Amino acid sequence: MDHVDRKIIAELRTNGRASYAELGRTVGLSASSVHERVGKLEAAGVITGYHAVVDARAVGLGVTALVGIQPTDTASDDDVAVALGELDEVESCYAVAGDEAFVVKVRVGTVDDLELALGRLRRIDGVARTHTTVVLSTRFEGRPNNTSLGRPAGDARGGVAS
Amino acid sequence: MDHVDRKIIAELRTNGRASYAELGRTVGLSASSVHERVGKLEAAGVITGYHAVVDARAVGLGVTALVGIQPTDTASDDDVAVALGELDEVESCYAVAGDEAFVVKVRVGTVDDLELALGRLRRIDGVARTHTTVVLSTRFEGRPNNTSLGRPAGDARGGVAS
DNA sequence: ACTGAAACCGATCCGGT
DNA sequence: ACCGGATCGGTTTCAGT
Repeated sequence: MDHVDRKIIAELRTNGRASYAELGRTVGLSASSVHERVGKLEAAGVITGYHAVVDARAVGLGVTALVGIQPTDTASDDDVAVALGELDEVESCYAVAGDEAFVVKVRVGTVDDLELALGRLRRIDGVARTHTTVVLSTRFEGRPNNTSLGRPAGDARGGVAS
Repeated sequence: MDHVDRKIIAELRTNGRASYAELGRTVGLSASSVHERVGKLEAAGVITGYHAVVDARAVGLGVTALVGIQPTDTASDDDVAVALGELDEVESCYAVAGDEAFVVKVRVGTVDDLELALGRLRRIDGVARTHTTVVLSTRFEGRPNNTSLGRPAGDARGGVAS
């Protein structure tokens, strides 16, 4: 993971469909070299996938809520997490510090759907209480943080070697 | 926005680098037709972009926190949102209902960086108080919700026509 | 680890239906 | 709206450095 890899990653984070030729031009390498590097980054689990970003309202998902989940005393966190993952409405799931075990992001079409989704959440074994915060507007979301790009080569903390 | 468009969108959400030829095979159309449809979806703002997803730890961003932001009485929400957007550490920003004005997702390298980031948040004009929830583990994130794909053609709520 | 050539395949344009 | 052909450019492989 050197400076060039980071530049490639930064580019692919903002334009996930950039061609290898294009990437090669921005980093000053041949397309084949970039192809090789990207393959290694994918294999190493640094790049985990590519996704199209879709306007949620345009696909009928105009209502977003953040839901804190208080567990029962007897619950296994892992079981609860798995159950949360089985609900299609739950887009993201974070285990958190504090008196709630999880915070999940729920996305649905209408407030009626939200009511249904919350009902399903509460019916999960191990869920004692939920605390819902309705999102009024998404100002921005999933923005790439490029802080790490300025750092010297070996300074990535936390694992996943190349 | 018909059934085929939704199928294309679903495919691109899970594989943002799928070729038009590939997409054509999965929906039963020629590559040129798919090319045309995707172009229209992009132009209509249904597809807003393509992003590589990166393992946060691998790029030196192993610490995530959710921060609720209480505004001062005199603050303009829009000004605060803009200021939040100027901080690189703030990955997402939601205006929410409740006694907090915003919930933001912050991603940094270390707890030291988190302390610095929270300091910067509090120094924003219009921010009275912050309430931080540290993420212990991300169970899953940004999962595509496919509820809308089962719906009949004209049933997408909330706007953005084709 | 990178390059450049070469074969292959997909993207993109366009005329026709 | 879709197709199919033609062309152009990118992807992918590989031998060479």
